[in-house]
Amino acid sequence: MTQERTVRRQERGRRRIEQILAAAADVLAESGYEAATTNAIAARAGISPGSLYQFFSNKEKIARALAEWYVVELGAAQSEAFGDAEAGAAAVPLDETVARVVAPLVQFNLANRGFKALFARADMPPELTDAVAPLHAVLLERVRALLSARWPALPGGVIDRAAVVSIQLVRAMMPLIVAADGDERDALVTELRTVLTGYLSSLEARP
Amino acid sequence: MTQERTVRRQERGRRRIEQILAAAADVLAESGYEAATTNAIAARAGISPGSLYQFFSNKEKIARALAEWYVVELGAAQSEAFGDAEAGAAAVPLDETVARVVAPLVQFNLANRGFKALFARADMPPELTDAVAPLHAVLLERVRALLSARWPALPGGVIDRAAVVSIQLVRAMMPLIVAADGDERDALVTELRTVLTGYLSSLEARP
Amino acid sequence: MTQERTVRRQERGRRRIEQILAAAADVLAESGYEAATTNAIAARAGISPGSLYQFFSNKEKIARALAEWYVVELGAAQSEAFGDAEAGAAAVPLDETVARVVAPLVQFNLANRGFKALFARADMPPELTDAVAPLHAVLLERVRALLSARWPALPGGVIDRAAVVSIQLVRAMMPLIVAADGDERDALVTELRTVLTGYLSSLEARP
Amino acid sequence: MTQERTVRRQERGRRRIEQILAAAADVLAESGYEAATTNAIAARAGISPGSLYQFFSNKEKIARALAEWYVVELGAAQSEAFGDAEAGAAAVPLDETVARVVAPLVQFNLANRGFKALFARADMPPELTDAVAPLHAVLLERVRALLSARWPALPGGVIDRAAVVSIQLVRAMMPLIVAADGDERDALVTELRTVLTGYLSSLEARP
DNA sequence: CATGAATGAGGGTTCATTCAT
DNA sequence: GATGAATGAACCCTCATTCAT
Repeated sequence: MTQERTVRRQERGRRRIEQILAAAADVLAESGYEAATTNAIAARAGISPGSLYQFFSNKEKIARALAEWYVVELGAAQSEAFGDAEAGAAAVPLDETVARVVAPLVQFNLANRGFKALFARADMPPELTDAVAPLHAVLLERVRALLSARWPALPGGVIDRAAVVSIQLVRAMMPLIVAADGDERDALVTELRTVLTGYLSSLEARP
Repeated sequence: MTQERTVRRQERGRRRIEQILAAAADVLAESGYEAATTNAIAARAGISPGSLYQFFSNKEKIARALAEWYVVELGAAQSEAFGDAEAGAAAVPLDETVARVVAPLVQFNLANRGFKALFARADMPPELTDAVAPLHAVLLERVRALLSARWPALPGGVIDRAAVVSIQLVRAMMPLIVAADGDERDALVTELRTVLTGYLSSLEARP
Repeated sequence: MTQERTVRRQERGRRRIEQILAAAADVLAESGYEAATTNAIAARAGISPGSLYQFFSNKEKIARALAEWYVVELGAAQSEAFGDAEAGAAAVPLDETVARVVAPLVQFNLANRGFKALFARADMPPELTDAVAPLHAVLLERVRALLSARWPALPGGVIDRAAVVSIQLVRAMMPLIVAADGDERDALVTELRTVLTGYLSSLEARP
Repeated sequence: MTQERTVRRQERGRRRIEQILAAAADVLAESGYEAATTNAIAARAGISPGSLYQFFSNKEKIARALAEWYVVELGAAQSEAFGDAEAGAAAVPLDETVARVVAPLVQFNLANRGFKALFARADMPPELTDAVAPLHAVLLERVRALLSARWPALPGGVIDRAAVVSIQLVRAMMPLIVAADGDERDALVTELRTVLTGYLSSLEARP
């Protein structure tokens, strides 16, 4: 009985957290990190400021939790793409691998408009940099794995740099893609694929 | 006499403005746009907040003026690069053109650390977007001219999109380049050239 | 059956209350009255904030109950000291009476570190003044009884004032004594005895 | 001209600071340190919250400044009392020395009702302890000097302890004295003198 | 009776901007 | 023009207290 209640409570707690994170994502999408107020997030979540702070001890923690939530969601969205890519490795042509990676990323960004407020920023306040560091680390590792599976002969330094650069390229293009729509959006996605394919194909010719 | 005084005044005014813009660039470089306070800018410029507001009616105007100042400075830094590029057009190989354009851009970013706070951001508060719109427009026009000089047969839409994408790519890579140093920086500059060359060379094959 | 349950409940209730008061004493000792949060007290007591409010309708009531609890405990600690003192009256030398009163007081303060947060304060918020008023009253009455037993000829006003002053002197010294340790503490206790003896002996010479 | 303005400005600044400190003293006297809000202090001073923070970077700094101001004022109020006491040393009877020291102290406390909120507290939040530490140090030193002038043969440890105890006794009695009025106040002042004289006279008999 | 999430007024503090000097 | 104190709305966060479960 107590257990049942505990479970229900945790259920509710989890829902609340998701509620808050969803609200935070909305507000971040609209205002960006520094302009997003905790009161606005609470209001959007339909709760009081005090309630928000029962779950997150400060604004940074919200960003951190949202970033972690994105890690999970993005992981789910990408699993098959990366799975195939790593497995198929050299068998699959580069442009197809790129397409398989890019497509879910675009879908993800379209579905999660708050994502870019955390991720697609070159210039962040230090606390936000901290908050997003795990997200960056995860993505970097994923890309690194993919690249070194395809070009096992390349030195680590080259792979690392290529991973960083690739992520940065995606980061740069995504706001454009999300902001556009219809054919223009498709066209920009194509450009992104072209950019990545062009860049990564250059890795083949490296010493 | 009155004229003379007016001139002296304007002279002094211009100096003040440059003083303020230099201070703003410093502070923006250190803190980013939203964390930069007008008081900090005034202090850095060695003047009082009140004086600052005698020249700029609000924070956005400072950013706007700085962006415009960057337009001019960047124009000077790039004139020969673009001039040559446009002139030489097809004669010069693509990678060389890219190199000629990228080099002064990198130099400029290294010399003007505040630039990225205005330019290299995907996610901006609306007022800042407004403030840097002219800067974007100028750069866009410059790149568009260069591209259509080289590929006069391409439809305007393609050129436009390619210009936007190119700028975005540079924007994405620049913070990485500026943050790195020594060999790593050089390597990243090379990557940027590779990215751009790879991407732009794809334009040749377009319908 | 119902009775039995009622008894058990009351039993449990009393335990809960003691639990809470002990927790409150701890927290008060560490943080002082205004910095002590009801949530902290509940947490220390191992219960939820809601439960705490089932026993005490607000923060002040906790302080009040704790003060009352201290009245009882202190009474027990002092019973023999005062009992003897009143009985023996003039027979016992003043400094010995003082010593007999001071010793258990010191013990009590050492054993109940939260006591001084309620008692040894000259400057209290009004609600706290109210809360500890009964404690003050009881102590005052006790001292008054002792003094008038020893100097029955003195007018009531003088006795009253002497009682107030004596209490205040103890109140002032106690934090010093509690904060010190080892020889220094003993020395300070001696000073307190000296102070009290010196002061009270002056009563003998009064009209 | 500029100088003149600077002087006027500094004049005004000093006045503002005094204004704020006076307001702070009022509010502290009424509410105590933790209940005193910076907004209330600002309002009482007739200025905006922002203005207050132009002079004091946080609440603690206000307390600190007020404590320092009290050091100065108290010093002025006591100078002749202590001057005489130290000079006359053994020549002046103890009770007269005590009277000369106590009188201005009482006057000071009556004239500065906020003083006790900073000084006459045994139980302080750490920040407040820090803020008043210099005040304590100064008073302690003053009393120590007086005592060792009168009893030069006493070991330092005894003097130190006697100084601490004396201050504590005054601290304890002062709220009583301030709260009383008329004859009762006078009577309490007499009691304080009796207490101090009694206590200090015990120093004569020490090894 | 227990729980702990929910509340919301209010606290300290900041900062873009204004204004008296 | 220059100064810098003045402003006040708004921010992040806290905590005594309440309430649904």
